Amino acid sequence: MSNAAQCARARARIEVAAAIKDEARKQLATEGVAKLSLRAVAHELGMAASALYRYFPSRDHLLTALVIDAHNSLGETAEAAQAADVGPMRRWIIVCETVRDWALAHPHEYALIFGTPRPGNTGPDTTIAAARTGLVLIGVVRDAYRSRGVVEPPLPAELRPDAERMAADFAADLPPEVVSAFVAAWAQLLGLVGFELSGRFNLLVEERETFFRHAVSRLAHAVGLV
Amino acid sequence: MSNAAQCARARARIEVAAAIKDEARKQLATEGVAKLSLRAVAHELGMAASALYRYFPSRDHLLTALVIDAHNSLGETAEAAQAADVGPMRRWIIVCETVRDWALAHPHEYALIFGTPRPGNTGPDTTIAAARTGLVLIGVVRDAYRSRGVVEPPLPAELRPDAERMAADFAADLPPEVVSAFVAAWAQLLGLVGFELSGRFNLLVEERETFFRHAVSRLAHAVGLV
DNA sequence: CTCCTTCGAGAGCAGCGCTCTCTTTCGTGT
DNA sequence: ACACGAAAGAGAGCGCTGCTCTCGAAGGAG
Repeated sequence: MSNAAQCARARARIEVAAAIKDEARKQLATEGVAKLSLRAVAHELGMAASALYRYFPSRDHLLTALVIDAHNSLGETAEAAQAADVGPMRRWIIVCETVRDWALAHPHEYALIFGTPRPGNTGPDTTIAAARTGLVLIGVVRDAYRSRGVVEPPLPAELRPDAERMAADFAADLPPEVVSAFVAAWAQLLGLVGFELSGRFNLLVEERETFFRHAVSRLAHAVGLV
Repeated sequence: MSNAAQCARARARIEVAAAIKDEARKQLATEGVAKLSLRAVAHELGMAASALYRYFPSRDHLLTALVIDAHNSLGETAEAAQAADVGPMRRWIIVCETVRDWALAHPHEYALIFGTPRPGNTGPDTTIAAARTGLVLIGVVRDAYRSRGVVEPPLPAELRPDAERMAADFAADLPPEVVSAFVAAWAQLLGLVGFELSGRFNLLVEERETFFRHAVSRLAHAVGLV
């Protein structure tokens, strides 16, 4: 088979798959994941519903593809924001706000990746993409640590083995105290964003951006940033 | 109409509605909210699917009833735990752990009330029930404040109006600094629980209970508890 | 030019939420 | 005691869903 020809076929395939994902993303953004229907996507693309299964073996596989794309989209945004030429503390806040902004701009996609987990969506591809944004934040902490901008938070003895393993896994140059505190901070950051996205700040907090910035700045202190 | 007779009818109605909710809860616990089907519930109860609509006008109304029940169940559990005769700091941790334990015991119900919000589920009944558990925690903070066990956390000037309004709404006796910090802590607590429930601690944190206790104890400090 | 893989279309299945209609049940006012 | 009317259950059916199967039309590979 000719390489160019095969590339033509493969490219067409990739393009159609991308069009399906785009249309699915559009419906996801407007109606939410529950209302995303393969038939509607196919109809909007002018093709039979059954033809869709040539590209995604099931609705769940399509959703998984959207999950990975969403993780990468958020990750890319965070990576771009991380490049700001300011101190670690301000960069921590900037990246956190970027996560919040992305979530507010793509609420249904955020819910898809950080909301109620869909069973059986724990492939390795998903896991790698999911780590991307967290790695950006830990990069900020690393920079702070290198410039002596971190004081180690307390760590119960019982948590030290876990913390050392985590540090070895993805932040070998950071003290386990910081890595453990970071994981907690990451979970709490998602809690803040999810809270706002769920509308639980309605009638409660008006100045949500300031509230968020203040909260994540205290979170930075909890991780050890000064 | 005779009172006793009417009560008999009304009681039967309530009992059937409760049976429907119980069966729905059972299916919710085993299969998750997506797989909860009115037809299956009706079949399990030996009645026609259409008869179910005499009790709940739609699947969404049934889910809303389950949401309110779940909020009250969690709230009751928290209230019971809150009665422990120990200092505020330990009680804060105990209540937080109770929330976590309830979530681990009823993951799908927890996801139903604190996961991705289902659109149009913001009735006043829901809001009242949803506040119940939070009010338990704020009661702990109140006790701490009364026994001079609280140092006011920092509060940006821009957040003061919000904080004062929140304090006036549900904690008039507490300083706005504490109330504002509490709302953030509540969101972050749900973040920690949601993180564990989503399986994001897998291969990361082994000692989850200790990790959680340490995190919420630091959260208590962030609210001002000493 | 033929073969064989790939792709699209259509019919169809089982399930879903929900509505409508018909029948039965049962408490109530006369 | 009897007829009336509200309430409850049953069943058929509508339009939708994800998904499978089969068949015909392309389009590179030999």
